[in-house]
Amino acid sequence: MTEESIQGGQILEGAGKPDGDARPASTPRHRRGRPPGGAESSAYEDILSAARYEFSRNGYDKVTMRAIARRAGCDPKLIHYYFGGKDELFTKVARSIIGDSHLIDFFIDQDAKRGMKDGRSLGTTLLRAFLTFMETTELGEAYLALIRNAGQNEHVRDLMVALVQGELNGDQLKAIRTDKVEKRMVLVGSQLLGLIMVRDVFRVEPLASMPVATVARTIGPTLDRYLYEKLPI
Amino acid sequence: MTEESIQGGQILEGAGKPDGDARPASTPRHRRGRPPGGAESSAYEDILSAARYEFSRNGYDKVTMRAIARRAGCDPKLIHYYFGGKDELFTKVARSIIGDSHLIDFFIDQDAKRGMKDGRSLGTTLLRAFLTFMETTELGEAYLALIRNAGQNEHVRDLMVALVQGELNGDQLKAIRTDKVEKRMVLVGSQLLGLIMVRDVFRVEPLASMPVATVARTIGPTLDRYLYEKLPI
DNA sequence: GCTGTAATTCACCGATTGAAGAATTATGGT
DNA sequence: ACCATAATTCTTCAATCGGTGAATTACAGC
Repeated sequence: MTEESIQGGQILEGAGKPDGDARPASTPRHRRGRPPGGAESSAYEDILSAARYEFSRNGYDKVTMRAIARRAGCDPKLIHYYFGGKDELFTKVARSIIGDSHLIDFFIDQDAKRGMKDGRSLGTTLLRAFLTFMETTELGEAYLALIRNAGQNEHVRDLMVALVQGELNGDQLKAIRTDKVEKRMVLVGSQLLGLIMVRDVFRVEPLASMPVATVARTIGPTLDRYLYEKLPI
Repeated sequence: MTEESIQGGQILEGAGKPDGDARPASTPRHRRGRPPGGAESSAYEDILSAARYEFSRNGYDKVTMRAIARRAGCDPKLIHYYFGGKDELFTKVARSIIGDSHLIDFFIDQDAKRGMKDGRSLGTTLLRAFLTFMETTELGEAYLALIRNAGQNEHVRDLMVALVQGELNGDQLKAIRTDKVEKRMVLVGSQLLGLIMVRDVFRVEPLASMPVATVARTIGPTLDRYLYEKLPI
């Protein structure tokens, strides 16, 4: 149940790393020892992107090492060879997802331009960008996966907390022009997270089918208040 | 890893059903056939509450039938005997959790009193009640578990959607004194869910340690707006 | 007292999983 | 040429899982 069966062949191409094919697929790939071909033909990257793909779509528990290996087109043992156990692999993948993010930079950028914008408020602009990012980019999908996992997997939970607290508490926070930044950011995070859960994880109507712009205009003022208005905290 | 090992004996009493001990524990419980004692000594209830306890704390996937049986103090086969497979058991448990809820009634009750309240707004009052409910009652804990699971388990997700949409869309909705009730309720739900996630699932500071009253006063106005102010939807 | 049925445990099964050992093949440095 | 080592697969293990068939015991109706 819930299985979906990935089934040997044809595993929707174009999911993993952007470059078309890492291996010509002409080599039978079924020979014992080290494969011929230049140095940088290692399966390391294949495994990493296969793992990212699998974890992103199926969470932590449901993903098997064998499935990752199948997608990477290699033997399961290779995963243990390069990374350690499943935990270590997952941690590596999750960190890479978080590490790739430029969402915060984007936010700060928008914040700097505050005031000299058109009709839209910062909250609205932020929401628009956030939703677009989450729903259209590959990285956004990966984030969605992290969120899906966070409830059950402690590794993910810690990473999420680190993302919201740690990664956000650096010099970046000082750049945001408001007071009590940590508290305000957590409030913003709570609304963003809730929105994403209801809209993209649970897919509750009518929010799920609502255009991004409408959602942004509706919820934007909430973020504005969390960010810049006087709060009783 | 992440195992916790429930380990044979002493499994923190007082978790399942409220009545102290369903079985004297004097009977060795290790005999083959039907146990002696009056008719209503069946393990049915034991299993149900054990399952609720396990599912609430460990989600769906991580919980094994064997663990439930261990906690219920019976053989795993009995679970299959009374309920069918794991799915059926879980569905039964989840439905019972949702069925027990009176949160919506409470909300409507508060809504009816709107206007003739003291200083606090409805949003603030609602939040105060919601947080208290979630963080202090046994049922609230069960809900938290459902939320934790919702990201990964389709059964739970469907139940959550049913809860937010189905259970909420009945006659109850008509009792709420505002327009576009469905849309407004989903917005409220998004903020409530996000708050619960950040505060009680991820436990992100400073929200996690913030007193309920402070949180309510801070986020309450958001709910007020979602409920009663004019929205661009 | 006999008997059908409800309640319970025991002993397994097949599948799957993460992991480790050993074998095999190519590469690169000397 | 030679050899350490990197890269890869094959085989296998021990554990665990959900689930099933059959045995065992008590109760309830006759």
